[in-house]
Amino acid sequence: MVRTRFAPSPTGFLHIGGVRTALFSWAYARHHGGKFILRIEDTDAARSTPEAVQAIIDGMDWLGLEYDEGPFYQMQRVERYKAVIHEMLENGSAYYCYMTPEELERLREEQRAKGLKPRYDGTWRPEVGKTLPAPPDGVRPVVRFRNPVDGAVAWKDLVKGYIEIDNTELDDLVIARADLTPTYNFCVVVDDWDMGITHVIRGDDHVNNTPRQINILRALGAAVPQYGHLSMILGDDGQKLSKRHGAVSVMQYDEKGYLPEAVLNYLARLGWSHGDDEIFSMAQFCEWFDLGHITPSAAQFNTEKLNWLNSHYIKQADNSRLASLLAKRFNALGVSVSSEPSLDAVTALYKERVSRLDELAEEVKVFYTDPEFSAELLARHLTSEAQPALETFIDRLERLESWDAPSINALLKECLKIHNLKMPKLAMLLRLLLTGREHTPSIDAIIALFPRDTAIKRLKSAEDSGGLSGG
RNA sequence: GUCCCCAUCGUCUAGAGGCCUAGGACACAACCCUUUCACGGUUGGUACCGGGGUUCGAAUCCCCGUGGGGACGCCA
Repeated sequence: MVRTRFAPSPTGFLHIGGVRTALFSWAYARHHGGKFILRIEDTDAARSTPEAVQAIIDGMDWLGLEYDEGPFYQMQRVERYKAVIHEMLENGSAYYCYMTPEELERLREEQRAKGLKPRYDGTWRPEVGKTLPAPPDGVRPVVRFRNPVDGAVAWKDLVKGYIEIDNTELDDLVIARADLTPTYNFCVVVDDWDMGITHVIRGDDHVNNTPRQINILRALGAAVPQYGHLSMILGDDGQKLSKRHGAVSVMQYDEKGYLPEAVLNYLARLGWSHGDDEIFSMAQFCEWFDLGHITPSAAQFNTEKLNWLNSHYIKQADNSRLASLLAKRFNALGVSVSSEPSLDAVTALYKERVSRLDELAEEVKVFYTDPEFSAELLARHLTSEAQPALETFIDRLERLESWDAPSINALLKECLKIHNLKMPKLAMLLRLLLTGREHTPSIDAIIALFPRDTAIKRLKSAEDSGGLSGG
């Protein structure tokens, strides 16, 4: 049984890199009919917040990345960690270290100065035949893991292939702080063990932690899971994403008007491929996703492509779904939506033209609020030849028998013929008067959407502004 | 500094020694469609980091170099 997990630390929002890791982990479990577990790594009490926990859960929720177990909180498992540490102290795979942070810092300085990799020198590490210094007064010790000194740790990384790291590169890491709280690398190991994790799929930045974790796992006599390290996602500008540069909460994609399926599809394709397939459902993705075609190199985020995918999914989406999403936006904007035209109908006409919901809302808004446009713009389209055509059009529109696009279109052509005009001459003017914009879907469809009195009222607004009657 | 990882169009990628005069997608350009703008359709340009090997044959395998990234916490 495959068991994977997503283990974020709740120290900020859930960003796109985290989501991608979660997605791959989730998909791998789904592909193999296994379990996907959510674990909150909140042992850093100072930086973890309940808001961040909620943000993670909200993000997973929005995307539909359902977890089968959890969320588990590490802070609720400290008794277990302490028990394991106690055992390790007993059996000699861990020991107390009385070196103070200041001493440690000094040691690291010296090593760096010599061009060495900074690491703990094993002062307090017990060895056969070695006499340990006497524990100093007033220093509360940390607990260190007794890392093997010989040989190497190797694993076949699911995405990067064979990786081997010499044990001499590793030092005895702290597994419990002076205040007795366990540290990250240790909690991960105990959790992955206890939760029966078979495949650890996580970010690239953990490759260096892997040999340490494997060593602890072995000291514990626990099974070593398989590891797959995903390369990082770079920002649109090729720079590393960070809180102060480019990284945003996944929920901001919702606010911007991206559909979750678009974000998911985009992310799935970032660092993974299935031949030339670009557009696919999550069901399809889970069926395909086997960890086999993951790109080991970092991938740059490309908003343009996300936009393209989003526009695709908007076109695919049900009008009613889009309409209710739109209604929520209008609500937040304080725009009241009248019953005519229905949001469904307007959405149907406009969804082909936008790539985000915020754009859609912006376009559609004109049906529910009075259009605004400049006098210059009006002057440009309210030409002396268009003016009489407009009058004829309004006059006949008021008496038009059936209020639908084909009839309106016929009327439009009739007026053009009478006044010997080309379509754009009149259509552009109507567009502007009705929507305040020069670019809209075809004008007959637009007019048909409006209630007749609203359409007439807006078309007559040219008179009010003084253009038609000539004063 | 030390260790680890990575390297195909601007971007995401296909490519597991011959199918590659390197394919797809986004973006870009041109044309078509057209009632404006989009959508859609057609076409086009642009890439195997460099150098050595191995091989009849290398984008693919090996080595070196270069460039980029990551890690080196009583953070996660």
